[in-house]
Amino acid sequence: MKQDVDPSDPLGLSLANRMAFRLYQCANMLNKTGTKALERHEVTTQQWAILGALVRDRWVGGIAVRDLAALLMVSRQNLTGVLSRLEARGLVERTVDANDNRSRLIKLTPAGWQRWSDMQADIAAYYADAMRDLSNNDMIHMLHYMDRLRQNLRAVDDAQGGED
Amino acid sequence: MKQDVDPSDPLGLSLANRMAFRLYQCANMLNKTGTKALERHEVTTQQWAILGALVRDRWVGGIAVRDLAALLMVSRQNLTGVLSRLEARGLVERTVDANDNRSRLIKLTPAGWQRWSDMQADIAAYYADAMRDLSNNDMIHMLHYMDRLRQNLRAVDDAQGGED
DNA sequence: CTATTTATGTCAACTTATTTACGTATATTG
DNA sequence: CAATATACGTAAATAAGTTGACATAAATAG
Repeated sequence: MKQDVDPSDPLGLSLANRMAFRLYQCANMLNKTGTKALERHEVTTQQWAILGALVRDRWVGGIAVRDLAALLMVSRQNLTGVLSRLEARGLVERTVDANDNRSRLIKLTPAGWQRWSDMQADIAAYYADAMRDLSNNDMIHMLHYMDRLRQNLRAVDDAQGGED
Repeated sequence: MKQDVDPSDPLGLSLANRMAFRLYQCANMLNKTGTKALERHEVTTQQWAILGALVRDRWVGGIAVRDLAALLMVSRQNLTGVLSRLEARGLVERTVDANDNRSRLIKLTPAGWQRWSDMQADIAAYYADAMRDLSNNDMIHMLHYMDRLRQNLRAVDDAQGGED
């Protein structure tokens, strides 16, 4: 029987607070340790997430900044900065979208593809450590909860005015 | 039967990747929406976490920067910046630790206590939305997994050289 | 006791995240 | 068709996160 967090329920409030705090800690640590684990590739976790998106079949032909920002759930402005650094290092290219002069299609360069390939062994090793003692089933459960949370936060965001 | 992520197991790898990505998205969105929800109090989520730590009984007498950084799992350098902004706004004070001249004890000011009190209604309302459809039991399960993850990441961090 | 090592909080540089703003292009309206 | 509204990617400012570095204080070793 699912209930919303009841503002008058101290336990629910405490659990929500602990969850938010744990999320904060884990996200920061994932960023710190992940970036360190991939250090020899000179790719931060955020850049890694972008590379990971771009290798997907559906976006091999390129993806617009706006769409990539929506996928990552970050602002276009922030993405501009991250992409610029990736572009400066030759891992992604920006091409004008033939159908919309304002839009830029983001694609991996051959060097980007190679970098992604080079990273795989270290990625796997890192995840083995980061997810130690969490079974596939555990992760599936966790993903289920986090999906719920993500949907909630998206709804809150929309209610707050969304982007721009 | 718990198994580590097997580097040769595509499902495990995929799940781990999705988890990391979901964590990234949720943490960013939690920060964005939480900061917006508390906007009228002019307190970011990170500052909120610090205030939340300082109101606890065990730290009413003050906590050293190093200890607070360890609790939050952020670097001392970063914490210095956040604390400086909080101090500039009169919500925390730094006092020299009588037992160690190098150390600063961080405490809430009376204005900080008042701010914390003022925030409570908006915090509860925000959590009600953010945790919608997640029962107390769901959250307890999720905390269990995230604790496991946090411990893993701390171990990885230590193995990578830890702080400094 | 002195010399050396370690610890404390902060500074500087860089990356990432948000918001506000804007020039330019595209879509919509009348 | 022209006027208006909206969309696109990027610039600027601010907050938060990391690493490397450092002046000063405290702990440790000989």
